[in-house]
Amino acid sequence: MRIATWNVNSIRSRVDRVEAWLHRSDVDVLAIQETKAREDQFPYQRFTDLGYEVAHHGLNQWNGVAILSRVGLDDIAIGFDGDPGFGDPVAPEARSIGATCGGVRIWSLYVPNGRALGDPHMDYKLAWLEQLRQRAGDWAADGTPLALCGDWNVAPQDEDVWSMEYFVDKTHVSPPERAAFNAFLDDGFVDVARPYTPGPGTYTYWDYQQLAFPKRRGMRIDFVLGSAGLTERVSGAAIDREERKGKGASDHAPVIVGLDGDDGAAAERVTT
DNA sequence: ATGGTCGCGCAGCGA
Repeated sequence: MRIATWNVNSIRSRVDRVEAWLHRSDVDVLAIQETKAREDQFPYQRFTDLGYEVAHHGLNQWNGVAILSRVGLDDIAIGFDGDPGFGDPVAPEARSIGATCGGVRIWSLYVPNGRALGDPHMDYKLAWLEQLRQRAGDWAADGTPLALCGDWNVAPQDEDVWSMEYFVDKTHVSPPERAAFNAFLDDGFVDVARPYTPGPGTYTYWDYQQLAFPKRRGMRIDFVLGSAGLTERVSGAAIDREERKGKGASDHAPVIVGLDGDDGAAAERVTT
């Protein structure tokens, strides 16, 4: 079994690339973030035609999360939007969806962007992460393998950004954000891709601006955090940096995790 | 190539 997470930055503008990527990557479950689509705008048919079941949670043209699965898609749950304490400071946003796929509990998560240190959105981000952590403990309690997949908008280690000097007084690396992320690790969740994709320089996101990708100015902010029951089954992982290349790429690369002997290796890609 | 972002939706904001 092979799972993956990918912030696609609009499913409508990325559907051809996602479809082609699924074709060559042999992924059983894909957690998608930033679909930027309402329910009526999501291209369900394109993925059902490929043999995937689809669960999508989208409220507007921002954010939005989905899970594609060809190994079953059950017990779909929407996270947070309507819960006390989770009101976005500006507007309700679709940031989490969960489902059980092939016996693994998958969550697709789009952690709020704090925008700036001291901004109310940063308080919201930290509160959101803490609430997620509390729930994740509940979800993992029965021993079902749990994968928290998504764009965490946190670079937990110095090597996860291209320059710590650049990130002085910026978001994603601040102590409170790192503490919020590390609290998951303290609870026993494991960043399962990292041992197979050691840094430095193994990023998952590169800004569209300033030629960040060719200059290798990236960040590692997309993670699969596994419960103990998932982590013991992980047998490989990869970041498909090739997918960031070329016209029409998302600003994020997919992160692939293989289970039960699958090496998770990104598919060979014919480049031109 | 002596510059240099996308995507939303159609102005300007968010990432």
